[in-house]
Amino acid sequence: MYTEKGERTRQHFIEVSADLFNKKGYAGTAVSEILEAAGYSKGALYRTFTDKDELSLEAFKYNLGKLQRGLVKNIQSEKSAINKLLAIPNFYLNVSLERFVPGGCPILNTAIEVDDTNPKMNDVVKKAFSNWKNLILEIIVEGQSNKEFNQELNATEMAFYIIATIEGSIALAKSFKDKSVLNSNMEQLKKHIRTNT
Amino acid sequence: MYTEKGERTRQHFIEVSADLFNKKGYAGTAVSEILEAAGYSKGALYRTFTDKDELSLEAFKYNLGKLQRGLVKNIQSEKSAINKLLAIPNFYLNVSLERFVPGGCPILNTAIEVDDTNPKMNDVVKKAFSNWKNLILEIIVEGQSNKEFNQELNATEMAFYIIATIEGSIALAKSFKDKSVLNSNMEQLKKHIRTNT
DNA sequence: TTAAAAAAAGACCGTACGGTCTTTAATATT
DNA sequence: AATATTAAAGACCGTACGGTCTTTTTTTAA
Repeated sequence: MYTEKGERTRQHFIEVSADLFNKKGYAGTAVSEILEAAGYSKGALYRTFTDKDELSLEAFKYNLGKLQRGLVKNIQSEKSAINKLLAIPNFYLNVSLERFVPGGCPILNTAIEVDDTNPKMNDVVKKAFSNWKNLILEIIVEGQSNKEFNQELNATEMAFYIIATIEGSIALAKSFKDKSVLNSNMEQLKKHIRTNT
Repeated sequence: MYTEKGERTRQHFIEVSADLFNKKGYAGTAVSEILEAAGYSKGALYRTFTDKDELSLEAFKYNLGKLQRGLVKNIQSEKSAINKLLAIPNFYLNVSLERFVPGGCPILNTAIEVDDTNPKMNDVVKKAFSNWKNLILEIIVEGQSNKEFNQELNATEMAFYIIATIEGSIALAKSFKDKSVLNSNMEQLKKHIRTNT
């Protein structure tokens, strides 16, 4: 099919379009823009991608992977369950969001765009949210068997609450272009986590 | 310029497009779709709207107004500051979101679409968020002069936290098409409000 | 009832879109 | 070095987009 060179070009398209898609949306990003940003012509793009949808999906996966690796790395550097849990808001507190995914959280961005129009893409988004929820779930369950956490705590509910608050905070901070909103919300979320685990 | 009939048609376009825009996005909604849904032709639309952007703005304002009126009504039926504050998550807990704004929260939906591409529309979104923040702010300040609330509480930070958590929760619930996520998050938010005011 | 004004229709226009296909250039393979 | 294969270019295509403009219909005023 194709060799290393072709693979590199394909990857380049994914990385370049991932940035554009996350900033401007899938419908809002024209193929011509991607070509220009990537420095290639149509022949190069459509040789390895069947259509814009395939590229959209790969770009989403790329953004998601980058985010997940950053988050997991932050969690794994902690030992206690409570510190692992707090590592999640801390990730958004410390690390520049722009470095990881310029344009905001790709899961939320994609969710908003596709939830009423694109069932296939929405399934991918749901899976991304679910994986994140499970990541948090495992930490909480670990903390409960440790006797570190309250046994009565509903782990799933807490997981979704953490995710929702983070997502909303990123969106708000992006709209105001003011990171301090994100910071103070993450501090409050940490307080909520501490007093409810 | 134009009479009651023209005004009614104009309003009809706003209401019909408000629904479509909030579900499919501004870029994702074609003028032809709006015409079909409204049951009019181009002549009717472009007689009173200069372009799609003007309609987008009016549609956003329409959705926003509907939401605000519902929320304010819910708040005003309470007397104490704490109950007024809790009336906000309660609004999303009790009332069917679909009845007010099908397609999710128009502020968040618009924020996500425009934050990196449309400065003018983002300003409108920022104003909407700010107004909401101020609404919450006034309740908290009232509660603080009442001695109902803790004097040390940072009202602005609490306001943004409430907004962010609500927005994230709506988005999550929409993606999963499961209202229970929204419900349990609103309950947790109420707990957070109670223990931090 | 007729003249004026307002409302709506829809043919039309230029453009930009996603996608195809043939041609050319670069790179492996022998 | 010759040949086969892969990569990339870009002309081309049909379509759908937002928007304009003239014409027709409906409503209002005299």
